[in-house]
Amino acid sequence: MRSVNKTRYAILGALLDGPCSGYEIKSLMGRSTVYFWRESDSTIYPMLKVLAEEGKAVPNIDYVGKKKRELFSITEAGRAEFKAWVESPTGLETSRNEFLLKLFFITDRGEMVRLFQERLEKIEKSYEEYKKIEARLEGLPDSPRKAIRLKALRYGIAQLALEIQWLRADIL
Amino acid sequence: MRSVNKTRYAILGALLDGPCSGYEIKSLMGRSTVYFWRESDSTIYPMLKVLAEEGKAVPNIDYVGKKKRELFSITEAGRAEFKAWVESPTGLETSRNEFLLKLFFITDRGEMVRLFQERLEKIEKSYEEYKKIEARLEGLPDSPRKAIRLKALRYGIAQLALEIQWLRADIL
DNA sequence: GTCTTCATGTAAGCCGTTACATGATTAA
DNA sequence: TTAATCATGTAACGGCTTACATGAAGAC
Repeated sequence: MRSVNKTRYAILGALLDGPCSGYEIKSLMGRSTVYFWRESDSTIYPMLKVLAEEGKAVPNIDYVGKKKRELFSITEAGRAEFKAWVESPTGLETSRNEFLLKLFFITDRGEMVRLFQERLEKIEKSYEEYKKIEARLEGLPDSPRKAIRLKALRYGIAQLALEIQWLRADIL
Repeated sequence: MRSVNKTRYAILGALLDGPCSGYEIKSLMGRSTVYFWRESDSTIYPMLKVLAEEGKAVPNIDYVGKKKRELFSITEAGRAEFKAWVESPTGLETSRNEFLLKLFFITDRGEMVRLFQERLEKIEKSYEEYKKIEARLEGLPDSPRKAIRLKALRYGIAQLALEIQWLRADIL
């Protein structure tokens, strides 16, 4: 079976909290879901139109001062589709990890160390970034959603810490 | 910049150890790289032809009994390209994790538990699979390559163990 | 004899990225 | 006044998956 475009679910999810413009969804994703769900900017506006055509969202022109923008609200049909997706079987991510692919074919130890160093730098940056997000999130008022997101975030942090340890073991 | 097709590197890597037929590469990947590098079967044969046209590999007709097959050997140009790829900057994987996307938008605790249970079953299966591969790998004669692969594998196992622990914490 | 494995492909079509485009508003 | 941000898109195109095809050889 052909795999379905899942951009729609990311957008419907974003609309769950209230009406959003394409631009807001874009920047929201850039700040949050980007760490586990990357969307190209250009997919958002067309998908909002599609969702509107399907009756999953309704557009409304809104003004902020003189700035015009189009706010989309999720409909009951939209909520239903989102719920159906959440409850449907979740595919394991199709892993394509270039780092591991390189590692798999390497025999030279020097090359491995170089690869690890490069990776370590990137992973450590990610780790710092995650810790900042954690601090920000901790400052928000408590809610079930906050608890879930914090838990997910800390899992990500633990994974990164594990990898850092793993990488360092061979470099040092 | 447009992203490059990396199937070629997976294939060149497979050829490093010696001549292979498309079928052998296919089954090798199905047994090994599939865990971090998924290739659709249908990409392999055309890419071998392309590599041959580019002078990165040379085909040779080979017979096993009466069975005909086409064995490809890597050329110096092929090795050079592979080496250049290994030494080039490695992109971080483009993460698209449907599980985390769902989690991010969930507010209902019951839904979360259901999602975790589903995930746990899959991750535990992967874990068992990885442990089997580890046992097989441990049985092979020692070599630098074995050491590297075993290390990578155990990292994967540690990651899975971490996730299992993380998932269980909320289900139980 | 039939099933599995070996062996090698082609074609259709969605998906997603990159590059390209445009224009208003506001803050410095 | 100039840069940044807000705001919304289109077009091209390669990448990748899925489905579809074919056939021989050996195992049981």
